[in-house]
Amino acid sequence: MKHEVTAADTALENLLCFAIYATEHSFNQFYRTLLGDLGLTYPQYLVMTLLWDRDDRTVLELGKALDLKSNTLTPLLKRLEASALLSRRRDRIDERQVRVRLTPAGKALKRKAAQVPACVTDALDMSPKELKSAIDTVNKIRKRLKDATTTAENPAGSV
Amino acid sequence: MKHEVTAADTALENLLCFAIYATEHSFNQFYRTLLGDLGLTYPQYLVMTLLWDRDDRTVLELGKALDLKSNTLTPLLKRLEASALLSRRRDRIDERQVRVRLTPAGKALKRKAAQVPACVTDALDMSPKELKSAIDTVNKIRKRLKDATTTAENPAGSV
DNA sequence: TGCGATTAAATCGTGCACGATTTATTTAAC
DNA sequence: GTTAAATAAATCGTGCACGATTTAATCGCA
Repeated sequence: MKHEVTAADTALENLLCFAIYATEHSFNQFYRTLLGDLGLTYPQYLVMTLLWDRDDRTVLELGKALDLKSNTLTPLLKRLEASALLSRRRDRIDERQVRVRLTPAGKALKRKAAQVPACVTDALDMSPKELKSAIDTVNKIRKRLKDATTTAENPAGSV
Repeated sequence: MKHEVTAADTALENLLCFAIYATEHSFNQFYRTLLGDLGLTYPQYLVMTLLWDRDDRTVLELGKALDLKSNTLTPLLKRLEASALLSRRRDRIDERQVRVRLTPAGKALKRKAAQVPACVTDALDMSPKELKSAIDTVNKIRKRLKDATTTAENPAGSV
């Protein structure tokens, strides 16, 4: 057998954090080949996915959906702008906000990317039920970590 | 309620990849506070965990356990060396290899880090059975992604 | 014994993440 | 209407990840 992906080392094999950490890298690797053809990185693909679903969003809106802030998003969006997939323009009414919109090329890329999700589900080889269950499990972990992180930083609770 | 951590956006909520991606960030955030006291980042903590379990490893061995290569590990190990937690020295017999060993300070840090796993399981609030099941689920996903990635890159299979 | 192939780290360049700070704009209170 | 507080992006510095390449040591084999 080639891939001893589980039980890599006894010191780590019981750590959920390591399983998530390493699986995130695996997803990244898996997407790298797929998305390379489209000229996208994985985080860029997530941004494009949001815009394909609903165009014309502010940086803040994208950040809410991705759990990222402008310090990460601004450079990433500038790269997508440099690739001519989207435009960034200050909102007419509220010039604090920058509105992000797909260009025709950005919209057109949706068709080329349409096959991507199927490649992933093929690779995962899980039933829709299994998939949903896995997503629920991981999201539950995420929620608990976020709650614990904020309470640890602010023991008084919501203020 | 404060944390709408699931269902952040309809375009992403069905993506397992996003759940993993976002949860990895949550773990990182959770560990940031905990490990900040120890002067460690999260990947550094993983390296230290390996060495606490078994000292004196080569860069390649650490890389196998973490699924990382020297391009990532060398700078990280240099920073740990700069923190005086470990030493890096060429192997006497095979000078291609660099052996990584804990310093007394590195070994001593194990005691201070002993409380970390309990903080995590507290936050997760899962039974040992649930935890194991979650780890198995995530590792299964990891294995399938890795297999799919290598076969995609090398359709002929093992050569 | 010599020399090409292999192996182990290191180096280089790019792109995230993220804490902290800065800049610019809007709002809200007076 | 002025100005202090709040808000949205951008900027800055540090530390991963990782493909690609380079450097150096060892191995294999005629």
